[in-house]
Amino acid sequence: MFELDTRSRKPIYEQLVEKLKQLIINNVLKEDEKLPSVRELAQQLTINPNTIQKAYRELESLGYIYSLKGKGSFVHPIEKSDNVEELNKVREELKRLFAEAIYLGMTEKEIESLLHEVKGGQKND
Amino acid sequence: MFELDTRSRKPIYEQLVEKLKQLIINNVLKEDEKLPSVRELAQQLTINPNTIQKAYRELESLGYIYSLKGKGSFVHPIEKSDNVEELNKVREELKRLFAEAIYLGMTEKEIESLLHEVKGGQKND
Amino acid sequence: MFELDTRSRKPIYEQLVEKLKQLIINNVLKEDEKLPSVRELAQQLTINPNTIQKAYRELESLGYIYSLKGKGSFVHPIEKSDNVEELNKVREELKRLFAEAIYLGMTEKEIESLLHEVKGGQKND
Amino acid sequence: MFELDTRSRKPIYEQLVEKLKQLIINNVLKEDEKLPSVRELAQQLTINPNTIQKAYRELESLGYIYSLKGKGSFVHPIEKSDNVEELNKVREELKRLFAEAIYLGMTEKEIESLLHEVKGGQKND
DNA sequence: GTGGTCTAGACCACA
DNA sequence: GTGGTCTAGACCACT
Repeated sequence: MFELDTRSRKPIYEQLVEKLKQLIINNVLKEDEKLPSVRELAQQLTINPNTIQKAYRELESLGYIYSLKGKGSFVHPIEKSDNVEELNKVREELKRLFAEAIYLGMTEKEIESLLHEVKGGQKND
Repeated sequence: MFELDTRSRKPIYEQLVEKLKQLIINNVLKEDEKLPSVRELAQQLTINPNTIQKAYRELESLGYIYSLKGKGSFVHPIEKSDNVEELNKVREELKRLFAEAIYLGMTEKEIESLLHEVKGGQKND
Repeated sequence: MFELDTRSRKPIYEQLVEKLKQLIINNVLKEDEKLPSVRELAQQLTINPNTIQKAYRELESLGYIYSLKGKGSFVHPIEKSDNVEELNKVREELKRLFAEAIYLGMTEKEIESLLHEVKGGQKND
Repeated sequence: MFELDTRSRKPIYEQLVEKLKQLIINNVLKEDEKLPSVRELAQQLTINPNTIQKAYRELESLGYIYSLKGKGSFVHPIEKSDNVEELNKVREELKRLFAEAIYLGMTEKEIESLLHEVKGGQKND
């Protein structure tokens, strides 16, 4: 399910956060769907449960999931999160990337077509 | 010349790389222009020369500058670099960010207007 | 009657306590009015009766309701309760919150207008 | 320096977060002042360093402190944080508390005088 | 010496 | 069974 690079300088839990974010964003994990339990995922990835916890915690504070004692962790429906801070981060990063892309020779058209491509592929059901 | 945030959790050398990249991208540092020497910049920013060195090395491997032994570091003319690797990285990152932005509620229009804004501000010689 | 957020990390019984407190505070549940029976409410909210029980016990110890064996639970008339303990708690919490609000940049005016807003909305019979 | 209740249902790290928040809000710990190191505080409180870490992490993500590898943790200057999420939380809690205070018999005047008292005592140097 | 990550293993609260 | 907390102890990266 995941490919984690235990040798990377990037902490495992951050890699996990990224991967899970992608799954949520791309609607592979749907609203209110249950994520694998901490222990389950830990065993599956042969990683310490605490590390999974840390990732889940981070995802919760970022507004991507919610966790219930005794029940599990679930994908947070977007409408309710309305995450201003995350949005600002994304805006800044977009500006930085646009400048870089243009510098490297990409045209506005190319960038826009990339956007449409992504937009089309996004599963919105 | 620079504003380095010694408070940021980001390593200083990474901040330097980013700042210098920005200067090159925005054409403040022009093609083949000489960058400040390591020692000079180190003194100016009251930072360890090793840190500057590390940043320059990083920029070189990214294709933004080239170094000549005993002469210094210079801005890499973009036509000559034609950095396919970097371009692919940027494309992938753009796709990732677009998906995230859309997920967080940004519309295509918003994203495009952000692009035009950046494009407009870019200094193209 | 209630909207309980089963997704919230807050225990359900605590949510119940809060909601019932609100109803009492806003005079929706009047002095000496009978609260729904534990079983009744449990069925209505499809929640374990023990959870309701726990909430009622909490409300009783906070001085908001009183229970009569075999008869049910009732709203405690406020004049009779004269809950000094609760008042002191609230005063302390207000002081803490005021300091925090000011620290985060709220002005006295903002805070006061928030107070008037709440005061206006309060149903005082 | 701190009084921690290891028996409380409230996690130690949360108690720590609260205490440190208070110290920062009340300007006992000033802008950019260094907090005790993780290990130092751990030893002082006879608590595991990981628990302190967790508290510091939380404080960082709340915008109250910033941490630098190899240097330490420091109080985040307020102007830069501009913490929207925290502010919204505080506003909601204020509304809740105001309603409760009024119900328990406090007058607007009392509440306002409490506010002025706090405002006056806040150290703004 | 500092913060940060990770593991192993125990225990608690909630359902 | 679930998430959550805590400890003990090891190791890493950055100053």
